[in-house]
Amino acid sequence: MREELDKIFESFDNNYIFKDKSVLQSNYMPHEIPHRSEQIKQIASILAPTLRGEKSSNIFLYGKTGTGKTLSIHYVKDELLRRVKKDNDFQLRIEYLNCKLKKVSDTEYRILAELIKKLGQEIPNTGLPTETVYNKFIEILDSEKQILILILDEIDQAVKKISTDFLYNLTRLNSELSQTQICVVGISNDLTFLEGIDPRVRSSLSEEEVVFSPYNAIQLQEILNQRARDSFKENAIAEGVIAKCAAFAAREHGDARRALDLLRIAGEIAEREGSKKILLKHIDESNTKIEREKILEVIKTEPKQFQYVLYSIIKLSEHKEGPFFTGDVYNHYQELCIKNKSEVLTQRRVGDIIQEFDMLGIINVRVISKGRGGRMREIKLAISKSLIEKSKAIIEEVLDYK
DNA sequence: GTCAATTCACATGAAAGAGACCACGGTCTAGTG
DNA sequence: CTAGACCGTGGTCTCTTTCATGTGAATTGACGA
Repeated sequence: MREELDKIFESFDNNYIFKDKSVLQSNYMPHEIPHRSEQIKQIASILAPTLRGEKSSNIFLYGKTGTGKTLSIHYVKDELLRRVKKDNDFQLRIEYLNCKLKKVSDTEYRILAELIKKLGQEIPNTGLPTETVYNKFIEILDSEKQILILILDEIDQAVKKISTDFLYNLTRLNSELSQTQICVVGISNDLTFLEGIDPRVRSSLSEEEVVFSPYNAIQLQEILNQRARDSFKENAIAEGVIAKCAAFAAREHGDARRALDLLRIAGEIAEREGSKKILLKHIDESNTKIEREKILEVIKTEPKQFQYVLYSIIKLSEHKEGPFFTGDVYNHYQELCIKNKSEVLTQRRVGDIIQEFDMLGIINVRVISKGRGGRMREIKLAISKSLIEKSKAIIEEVLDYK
């Protein structure tokens, strides 16, 4: 045992690959952000008045995941904070909040609670009327003269779950504050997000808009090269590896984060193998590994009822050729629950669960109509055979089911 | 043969209930002077 | 007399159920040629 461990640690010790892995991690802040100078300039010029203590326009940032929105706004934020003068009679605060994080999740209450926490006060997770929390928030803000730039990342996620009232309140906040001024920076992945929103809110929230277009493969390559220089040792990357990474990510609507993950995981795989270089095959492995881990993690942490449903889907796909439908799944699910003496959810609920699996990318779902035969979802598993086996094993283990 | 009505098997929405968690404020108890 | 223990009330959260309404096309059936 010890010898094996020796081997492991030894190989880790003299690794040929990494110089500084953190450069590839998603929270790393590079000194330069390639291909985003336009957007950064735009944002900076909009927010510049805050340095003089004036309110700036609200901004809305659009762009798909991994197009550098978050990075850019953080960059501007740091630069602003660096330049703010100490002897001003106001304070400039910039708070960033990702609305999609689990703990923030999807209620107005939680978002406010999180904001209050950022401002340095505690609020219980539950138990208070929302209005109290609101008042407290306002009170804290107004306690001193300050300019607050509120960056709300993935705001579309939040609004989808909460009503748009939240945004409305947000835009109206300024009128309730006497000393403090707020400006909101909304970030959204969904390009059509503002369409379904009350025009009044829309116009006040998106006084300015900045669009982040996806990176193309060449730009991705440059980004990867830049990061790779700092994170890997010399000659640690084989020919064509970067290009392949970029190509993979470009296929996924130019997601730079994904490209970086790909490269990092590939590096880790190569390191573990004791390879001196990252080779093309490591990228492939990395790609499947990322998919795999993501899905398996989801499956593992899903609640019981979800697992029953997924298990039914897997079983059905084994026994049956071709697609199957909501009703099939529900019947199988019912039997499964009865067999396991578990309570049975209604069809309504199971339908929602199926839809959630679709959102997670584990299954593919299409609503079809069979004329008089009714209208239902056509369900297909969207993961590879080996992954299905693995998932099945996990569920059987969790459910203690043979 | 044609066209509108019907019908199936769910989808999709809205509202509300159950059970868990929690803060707040009032009341009770025990320890202190 | 006061600090801390202990309750009751009222609030939020998540997961579900209930009730209601919507939906796309195969099928039916009336109608006219």
